[in-house]
Amino acid sequence: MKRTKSSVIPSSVVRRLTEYLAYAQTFGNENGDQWVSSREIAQALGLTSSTVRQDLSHIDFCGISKRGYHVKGLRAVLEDTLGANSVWRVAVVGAGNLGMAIAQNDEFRERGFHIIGVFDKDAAKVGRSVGPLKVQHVSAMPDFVSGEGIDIGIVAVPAAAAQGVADLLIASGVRGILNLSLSHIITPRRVQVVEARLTCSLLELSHRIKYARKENK
Amino acid sequence: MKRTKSSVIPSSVVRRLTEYLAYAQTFGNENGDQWVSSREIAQALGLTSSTVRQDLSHIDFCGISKRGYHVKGLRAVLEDTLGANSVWRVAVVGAGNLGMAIAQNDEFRERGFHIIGVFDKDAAKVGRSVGPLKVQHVSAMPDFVSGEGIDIGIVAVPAAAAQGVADLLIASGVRGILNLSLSHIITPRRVQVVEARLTCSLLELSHRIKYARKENK
DNA sequence: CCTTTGCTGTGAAAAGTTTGACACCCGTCA
DNA sequence: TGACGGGTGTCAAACTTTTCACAGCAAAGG
Ligand SMILES: NC(=O)c1ccc[n+]([C@@H]2O[C@H](COP(=O)([O-])OP(=O)(O)OC[C@H]3O[C@@H](n4cnc5c(N)ncnc54)[C@H](O)[C@@H]3O)[C@@H](O)[C@H]2O)c1
Ligand SMILES: NC(=O)c1ccc[n+]([C@@H]2O[C@H](COP(=O)([O-])OP(=O)(O)OC[C@H]3O[C@@H](n4cnc5c(N)ncnc54)[C@H](O)[C@@H]3O)[C@@H](O)[C@H]2O)c1
Repeated sequence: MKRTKSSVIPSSVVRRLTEYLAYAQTFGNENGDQWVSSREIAQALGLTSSTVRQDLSHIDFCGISKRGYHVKGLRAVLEDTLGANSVWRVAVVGAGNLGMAIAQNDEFRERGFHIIGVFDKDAAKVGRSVGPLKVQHVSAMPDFVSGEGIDIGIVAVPAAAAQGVADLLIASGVRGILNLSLSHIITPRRVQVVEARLTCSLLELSHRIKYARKENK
Repeated sequence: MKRTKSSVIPSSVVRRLTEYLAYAQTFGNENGDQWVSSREIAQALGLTSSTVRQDLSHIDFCGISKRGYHVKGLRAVLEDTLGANSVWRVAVVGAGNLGMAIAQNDEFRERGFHIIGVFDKDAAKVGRSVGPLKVQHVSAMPDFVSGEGIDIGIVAVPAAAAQGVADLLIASGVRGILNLSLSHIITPRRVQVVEARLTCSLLELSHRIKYARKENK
């Protein structure tokens, strides 16, 4: 009921909020008012209901007794908290397999991440179509990024080139970077980075499999 | 010096171990003995040296004073701990943009994840080549998975189909699943899951950007 | 109207994670 | 050879995150 904890949300909580939002979005847009309890959310996402309630206590939204949370309202508040209701202008650097897959996926646009530039250094790739866009040469990237007011750069080049590309993006005024390459990149404090490494996720999985085997003897 | 803490490694540590391994692998294979200190690792990955030493105390490997850790040895032990020195047999379900990008990437094979089957339900995609493989119809997947002894399934289908595909994989004997779709999937305890959601990473980033702006006034 | 019931928000305890501090170790250099 | 300096492994303190327990609210049903 107090609902003004605000200030700063711990990052472990933010990570789960993104999942709550993904979950809330699965309900679709029909108008019928739908309600969901912390227990249901917890079950769907493999958490405890207590964690869910505690997490939601960080955002400015009340559930109501006996019913739970109003899905549409919850979704709206989460979108606001996470910045998913703004339009983010995004550029992808690296038009390889992964970069092209990302640029072609509609899911991002639906969630407010508008990819409006794709760049590569390989002349053979420059000029290829990606939906309504064309791959541009990476040398055009700095002007494009500052001219178009790009907010977020997605780095999808080989590890060895990642820091260089990131530095260019930063110098051109990007405010955040999603790094998909294997190498960690370093940024000034004002530029946020999130790293997403499929290879590391697979290694985590292989460790868990190996260990689980022992557990079950 | 004691070095037999073993038993169970906390998952927060495991996640970082995967990054240490990625880092150690960047040194390449030349024979010249190379050494790295906890401070260097920390700096490269944005951690504190204390965390690095604490983490490495979980694996069966000693650094030595004044030099640090022997890169080759460290790498070997990490590969062993994480199961990156075994060969994992992997199938990808969903031959869309993302599935094909993954199947075509060599990085996984280099790290022991051998993709030996790619499946889709769309007849138009069945038969396409992916390196030395051909996309097969998803109805062939269960027999293939059990027949070929697939360990890991990668789920790259739309969210709505994810749980169904996962159930099939589980019933066919897979031991772990990497889920790339937006929806959380549920598995019996013996089957490990790791979820990797690009959309959620982007949302995390957008939250951080939004919040950082406030921080710097 | 009152009672029951199911679910919320919250404060505090428990568990887990990160950081700091320091003894000790091993090459290096005088 | 001995003292130094830059590194390690480890213990404990500080901090963060998760879980527990429960008061209190809102709907439903007598
Ligand atoms: N494909 C995947 O499934 C996958 C999975 C996990 C991680 N990754 C990572 O994503 C990155 C890209 O993977 P990919 O499969 O798309 O590789 P890719 O080789 O298909 O594509 C890399 C692209 O980057 C371009 N490039 C290289 N240096 C560049 C530079 N300095 N500036 C601009 N462009 C440059 C290349 O021309 C190429 O087109 C890699 O770091 C890889 O580790 C890929
Ligand atoms: N492309 C990306 O960059 C990206 C990023 C993040 C997440 N994802 C997620 O990855 C998944 C796939 O993305 P995509 O871009 O490759 O989409 P896509 O539409 O290109 O591919 C999906 C493929 O799955 C196949 N499919 C659907 N149902 C199936 C079933 N029951 N069995 C077997 N195959 C089935 C479809 O025929 C299609 O080929 C989605 O869940 C998406 O959310 C993709």
